[in-house]
Amino acid sequence: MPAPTSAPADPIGASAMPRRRVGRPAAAVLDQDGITTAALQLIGKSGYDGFTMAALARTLNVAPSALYNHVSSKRDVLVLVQDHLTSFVDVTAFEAGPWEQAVRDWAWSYRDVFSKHTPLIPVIAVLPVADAPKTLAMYEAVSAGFSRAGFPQERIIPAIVAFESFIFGSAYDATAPADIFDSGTMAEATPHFTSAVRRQAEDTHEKPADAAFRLGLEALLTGLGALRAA
Amino acid sequence: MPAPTSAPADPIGASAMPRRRVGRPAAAVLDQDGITTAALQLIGKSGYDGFTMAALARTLNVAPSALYNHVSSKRDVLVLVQDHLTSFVDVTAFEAGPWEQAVRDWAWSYRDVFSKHTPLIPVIAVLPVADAPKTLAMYEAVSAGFSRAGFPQERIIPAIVAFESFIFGSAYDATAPADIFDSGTMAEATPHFTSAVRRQAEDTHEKPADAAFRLGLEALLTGLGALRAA
DNA sequence: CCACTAAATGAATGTCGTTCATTTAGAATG
DNA sequence: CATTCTAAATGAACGACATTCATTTAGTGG
Repeated sequence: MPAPTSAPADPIGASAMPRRRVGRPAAAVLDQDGITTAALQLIGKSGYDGFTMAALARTLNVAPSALYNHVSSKRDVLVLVQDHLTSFVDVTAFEAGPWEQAVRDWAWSYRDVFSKHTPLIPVIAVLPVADAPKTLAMYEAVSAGFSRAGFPQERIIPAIVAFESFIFGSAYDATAPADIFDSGTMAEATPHFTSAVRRQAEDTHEKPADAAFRLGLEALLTGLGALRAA
Repeated sequence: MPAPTSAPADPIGASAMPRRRVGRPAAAVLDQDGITTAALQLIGKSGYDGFTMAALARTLNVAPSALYNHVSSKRDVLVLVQDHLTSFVDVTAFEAGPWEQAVRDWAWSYRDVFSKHTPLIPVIAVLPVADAPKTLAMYEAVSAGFSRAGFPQERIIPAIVAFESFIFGSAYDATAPADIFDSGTMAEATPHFTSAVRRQAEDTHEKPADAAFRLGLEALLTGLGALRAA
């Protein structure tokens, strides 16, 4: 996993907010950044099944209940992790260069980041952007890119949402077992499907999930790109 | 919620398999169909939070442990529910009529069914089709339609997967809170995004999630439809 | 009528997230 | 320097849960 891009990350300065009041007890063992980092590490090591408030506390050498002085629920921790992960999504190409390539870079990196974290998708997908500053920053960069590319203002958000929906669904698909389309004993009852599955397996040399993502992404690029002003 | 379409449902006869051995004790209180129906009812009444093995057993007047004679886990119940719900997805238009309209009917009904059951999406998205006969039947109908429409065989599965990924992601989006894009105190730090959100709110008369779904779906129809043979 | 067996029972287990009264230890105040 | 304030950590406890298992129940074939 790449390090967070130092310059482009957090362009709206969201993380520089006054969290500590003035400074009564300076020896704080815990804070949200530390919790986020430890959570990400734990998830990387143990997966989302092993990700437990107790396990998280253990890696921080702290009692589980201590976490609740800094986050209000486990879901809160997941939101922090999600927002942090979003800073790994590549939006640099929206600042300059052609719109198509910027969307490609963004979409592929977005899918790749969250295909390793699909349990977060139900969280992200319905999370108000105001609760996730880095995610908001991503939207600003993408919106600016769409605007610069000549999209009518009222179509920018729907177009981004369409891309994003496709990306989230594709992130799941990328984690599906390779034999997901094996029809087993039903094969002769589903001739069209079974034959299509076989023909695809013979044809493609890239991972099936990647082929589907590429196909859908290029279709969206063509279809939505047509909304731009000439 | 509509009743299962009697004729088009279960076209491969998946549900008519010999489940009962020969017939020792005929007074079985429980079976998979009964569990599925009760689960769907319970979910409709109490949502997925209230959906508990204990609660499910209570509606069936049975001890929780009795369920484990018929399903091996809670996830198993969710798989049964998911497969049952799939029979509500409309694939009738794939049998005749233009491909575009068939995909529209299919995609909108697919999204509508699962936007009321988003907790199932992580289950469906990675579930081998052999474990879900009705879902397999849906794929057969859709594959046949794509084939009839002139798609090259090796592109049928990737195209369906692309549509489906978009549909799953959009199902989440359809359940997002209306003010999800409210940037709050960050508004002036995200001018492009904030302005785009405002312009969209002024413009559209349909639900934002519906506008995004329509836009993306039509783009995919155009882009993927171009793969068909002339 | 007996033996077999699928199915239901109810108690028990272990894992969680979360709460809360209490303690701890720096920092500010006078 | 002593007192006071308070954020933060503690540890015990709770209430849900899914799941297991030894035991019981009750039809059915032989």
